Amino acid sequence: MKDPQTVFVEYLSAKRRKMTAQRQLILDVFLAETGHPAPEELYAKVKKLDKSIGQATVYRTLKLFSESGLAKEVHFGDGLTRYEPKFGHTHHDHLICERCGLNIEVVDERIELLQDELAAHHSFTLTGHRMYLYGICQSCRLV
Amino acid sequence: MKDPQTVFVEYLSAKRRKMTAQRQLILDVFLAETGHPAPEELYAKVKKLDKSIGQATVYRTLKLFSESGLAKEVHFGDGLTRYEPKFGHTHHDHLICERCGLNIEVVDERIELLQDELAAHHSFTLTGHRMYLYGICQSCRLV
DNA sequence: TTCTGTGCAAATGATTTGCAGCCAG
DNA sequence: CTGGCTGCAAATCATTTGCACAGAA
Repeated sequence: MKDPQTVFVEYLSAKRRKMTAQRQLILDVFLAETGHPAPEELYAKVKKLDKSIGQATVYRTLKLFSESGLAKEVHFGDGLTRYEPKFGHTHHDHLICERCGLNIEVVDERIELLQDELAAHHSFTLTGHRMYLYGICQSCRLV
Repeated sequence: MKDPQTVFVEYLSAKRRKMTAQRQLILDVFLAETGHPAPEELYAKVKKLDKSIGQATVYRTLKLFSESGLAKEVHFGDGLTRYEPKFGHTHHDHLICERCGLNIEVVDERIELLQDELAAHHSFTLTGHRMYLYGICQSCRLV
């Protein structure tokens, strides 16, 4: 599998868009992320490395990541659009604690299979899915 | 099971909030909905019946529906908060066509069971979940 | 009477866009 | 060179809030 750097550069050149220092910087910061960062968070981190960067550039670049397949937009329920790194990460769903915000990435192959089956039953060709399980985690329950 | 009218009135009185003509009107319109209306859509319909109503009232009232358990907030991916009527409708998930927006309500008991199991495995007490399956519906595929 | 509710308009917060200059290809 | 990119600020869009008045309990 190609590394994200290559994927992005190839995506850009295929679309006759350009690689720039800003995009490179945002990409580096994004690839170092472990969670599901929102544009503001990334903007804050990127700004520490390059004071002159504008937040519109961060928004625009994240959208490029999404188009190029490096990231996926997710919505956890606060009003923010978060970007989930897709590279290296295999598909997963989310188990979210409603009290403390703890977010565990989960996958259950049996569920995945049933989802395909369910879609097929309605004559849909599945392109993707999102599943969010909400609850209270163990430590919050004990408080 | 109590009818939604009663549920709402009881919720209000329990919280020492008041039933008003505006809330009643918005409730009537909302109960007549079949889909997953966004505030703007409801505002438009309500406005036809009462020109003087303000959109802030619609937003505030929808939030009350959500608190009282009559509705559930859902996010389909456009930037809108939609309200899904909960009364009469049993729980369901969504199968959404990415081309035409067709939205089929689906439920698969086996998936529901596996979700509980998955949560339990991570020591979570589930309070709810949302599952969105995205794909292309049959008619769009044939075009 | 006493709060809560309402319409209106202004405020907010996230995201987008217009524009003049900058820079990668 | 030249069209895509950038920072900035202004513009949008959905949603929220402040306020003075209206109306339910």
